Amino acid sequence: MKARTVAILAREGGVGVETIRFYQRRGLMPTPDRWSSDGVGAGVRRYGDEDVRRLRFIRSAQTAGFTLEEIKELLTLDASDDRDRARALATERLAALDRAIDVLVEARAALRRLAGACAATEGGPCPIIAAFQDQPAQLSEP
Amino acid sequence: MKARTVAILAREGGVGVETIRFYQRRGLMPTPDRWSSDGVGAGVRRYGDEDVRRLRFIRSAQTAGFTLEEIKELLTLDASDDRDRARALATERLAALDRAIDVLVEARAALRRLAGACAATEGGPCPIIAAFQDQPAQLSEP
DNA sequence: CTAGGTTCCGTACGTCAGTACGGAGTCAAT
DNA sequence: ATTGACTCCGTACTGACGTACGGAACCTAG
Repeated sequence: MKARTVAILAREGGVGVETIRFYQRRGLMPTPDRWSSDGVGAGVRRYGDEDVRRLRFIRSAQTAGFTLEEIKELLTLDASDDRDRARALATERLAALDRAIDVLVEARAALRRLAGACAATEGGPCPIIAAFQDQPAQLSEP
Repeated sequence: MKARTVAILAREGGVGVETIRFYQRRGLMPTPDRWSSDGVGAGVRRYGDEDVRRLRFIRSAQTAGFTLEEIKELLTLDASDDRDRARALATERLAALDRAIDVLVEARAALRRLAGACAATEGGPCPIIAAFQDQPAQLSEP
């Protein structure tokens, strides 16, 4: 059980020190007590393996598109055991991911067509605006 | 050539009036002159088909992940004809879209596994944190 | 001509996820 | 013991993209 300082925790989690403090303010990370090995002075806050795991979880959940608020809820859910709620959040997020992927794939196809057209034609203006005009697609959530 | 008011333009573009004004302040939409059909008074600003097209373009380009700054550049590029630059922007964005799609697809797979595990096991805590811990994936851009 | 709906415009506020700053306290090495 | 780095904490700022407010001007229907 290594006793990390905040900078070490940050490095292991691949984030900045300020980000950790930000997560603490938001209630996503605990703020541990200060202590020093020799018992002299107030010491600084020390972090253990559990904090590293928690931080990694936050980062992973973020790439799945959960907001910090949702991640906070997932973490408290993990402490209790409301599996139904956890599953509901996951399912909801899966649907959002599906939608977001669809939108991006479609956008990529449109942009490929556009870039192709721009490369193919030689005279006249590059058909950017013209090529891009009639799909009122909506990106609701990333 | 219909002469729309800002509210009509907004409705046709699927955005709010305030959004149009915001785009004008940002230089993405022009601010046309005011006029009234009967020539009495100062009138209000009127918008034509070109404005609708421009607005649609902005929305489409946004779903492809261009920032408003980039879209502004694309629009001025369309006015001039710097095809190389336009193509460079499109290519760059295509690469970013590829990366973003990969990240989301991977996140979806991870989340599916997680939801499956949560559904499958019955006793103990829902394996949310445990399941999610060792992929330091980075989502750089949506 | 008047009531009430729009438009115009500047400025302020909101969200999400951080990032930066600055001064005081604390720690580790020389 | 002093230097230099790190920590702590509150507060302020960033950026991307809007949304809201409020008063004055304007337009339209009755």
